[in-house]
Amino acid sequence: MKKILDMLTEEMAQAFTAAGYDGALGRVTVSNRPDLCEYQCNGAMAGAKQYKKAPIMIANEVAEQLKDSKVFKEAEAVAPGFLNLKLDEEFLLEYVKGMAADEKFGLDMPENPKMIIVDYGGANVAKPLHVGHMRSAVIGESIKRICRYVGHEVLGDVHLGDWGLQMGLVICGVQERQPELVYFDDSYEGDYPAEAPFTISELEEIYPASSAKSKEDPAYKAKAMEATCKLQDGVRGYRALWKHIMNVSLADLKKNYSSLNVDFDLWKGESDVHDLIPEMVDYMKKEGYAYISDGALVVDVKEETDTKEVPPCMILKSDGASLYNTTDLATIMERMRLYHPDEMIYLTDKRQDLYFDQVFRCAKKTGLVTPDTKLRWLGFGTMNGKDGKPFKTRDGGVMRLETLIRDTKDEMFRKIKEGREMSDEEAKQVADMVAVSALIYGDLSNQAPKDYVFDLDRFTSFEGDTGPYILYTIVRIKSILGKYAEQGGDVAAAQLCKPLNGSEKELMMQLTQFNTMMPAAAEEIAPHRVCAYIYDLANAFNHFYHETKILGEEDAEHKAGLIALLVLTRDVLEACIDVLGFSAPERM
RNA sequence: GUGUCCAUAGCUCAGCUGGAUAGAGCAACGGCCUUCUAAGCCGUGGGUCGGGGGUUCGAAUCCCUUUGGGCACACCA
Repeated sequence: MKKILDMLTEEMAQAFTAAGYDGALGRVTVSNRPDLCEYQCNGAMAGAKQYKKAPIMIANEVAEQLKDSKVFKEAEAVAPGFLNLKLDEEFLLEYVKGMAADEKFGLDMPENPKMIIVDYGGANVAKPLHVGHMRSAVIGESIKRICRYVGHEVLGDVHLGDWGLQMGLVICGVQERQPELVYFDDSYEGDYPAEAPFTISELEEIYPASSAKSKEDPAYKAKAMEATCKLQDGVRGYRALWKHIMNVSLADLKKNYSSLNVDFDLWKGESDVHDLIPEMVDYMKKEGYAYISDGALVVDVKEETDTKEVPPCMILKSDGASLYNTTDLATIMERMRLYHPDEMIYLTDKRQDLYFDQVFRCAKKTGLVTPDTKLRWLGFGTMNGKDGKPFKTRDGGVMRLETLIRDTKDEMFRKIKEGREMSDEEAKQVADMVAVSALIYGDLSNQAPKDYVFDLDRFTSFEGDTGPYILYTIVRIKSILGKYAEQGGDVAAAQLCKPLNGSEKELMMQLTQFNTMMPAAAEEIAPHRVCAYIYDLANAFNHFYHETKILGEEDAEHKAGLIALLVLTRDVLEACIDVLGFSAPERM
């Protein structure tokens, strides 16, 4: 289906042409003065200079052409040259009917769907997730879903940090505690135990302790580096132990991510490209891209148009070891081979701006990707506490993601029991859903690149521009539809009809923005546009709800029309919260 | 120092790529539940869009400048 604004613009362009002006002036936008009109066109003012004519005169001539329009009920020229427009209800009804009949509410699928990989930026194995991980998880999940919704093929890759020094540190930490384990016996030749020698909680203690020790004790650090090398060189016992670390850690990661409805198609990590690195390095050397500078192997990525100093992209450290750049570039190479993506989207915190600039330039320059492969980086801001500084626990420590989620769910459960008659079991279930919506919406409704203030009280307050408000609106709709069915109405058979009052028309017009908003959100990789849209839509609905008796409507045909409008509103809202990554309960 | 991002109501944030009187939500105040979920709706007060120039018929939005802040500037990730 065509976007409604495009249809309005076409109608307007014809009027401009008919009046003897350039049709390109006829761009129609949603009104920013809803008290005056529904849509507007400012083309007369833009064209005033070109035609050396007062804008109001042009506007008048154009308005004259629209007198018999089947699209605009009203087209009024207003000083200094605005064209104020009101939509014909019959036209609007036909448009909304088209939406309702379409699985994706009038959203056209792309002619050439893209293959996109979303890289969530790599949580480290063996370290608990903290609040900072919520952003990449939640934003990435939403981007993945949005891109899928608009018709692209998308793979989400968790891209774990599972291969660096931290693994050596964990291995040494385990050895400190249990030196007798067979993994450390070089002469051992049998099978290794299937059971991990530690639990997740032990693992989470081991890393920080080991990391702290390595900072004080150079000999210990050297040992950890050696362990890292042995692991990477494939020493059996170390690999076996590494597998245990991965399994235990991954189970925990999955649990935490899934409580935020986040899932990955690919559970890849740095370790997966270890074997590709020599090949990539050889290639870069052979083709003359890489050279030695201060002992390190680097690729120049400066460009003539640069206004800043862009340091070369480092491929190998001076000791020959690989680093973040190495695995990221090798990962790009691997992805091109396995999935042939048209686009890769990276999510990390925004401090890595320059780093990704270097890596992307290097990948392009060395031909790891084709020239038309789009590499995008979305840097997100920090989640701060009420004091404006990075979010901490009361005693100043790092807040674990698990704790944050649990606290939010507990608080929500308390509030639900306080204000509703509900069994503990149902209240628990509802609280979990509402809490997740509060967290996700609270994060996504802010523009990703900006820092934002996380305020548990505000996010769980159920008031204003929040996830719970959106859910509440949906639940309200469901409740009415349920009652209609109880009274013998056939919800599925209800047919839309012409809007009778202002808020009903307003709601319909808000619905028509769906197929404009969603592709824009995908193109701009901006989940907050979806949030802004559903907030407007929920407002339009609630306003309509208070003005309109739905079940009390006496005209059966119009009543069915209202029901059909409710169904469409519910479906659009649910499609939107689904791409944001949460869902609504039946009642709350 | 170089580069980059940001600054909008007391607080938290929008502002759809240059349009009319800059919008929401909290917080404050005042209304609305014998009627479809009051986690809602309606209303009131609150602003030199950090400052100063410029471009334009028209600027929160574009350009320059200035102030204040965040961040980054090869062997961490």
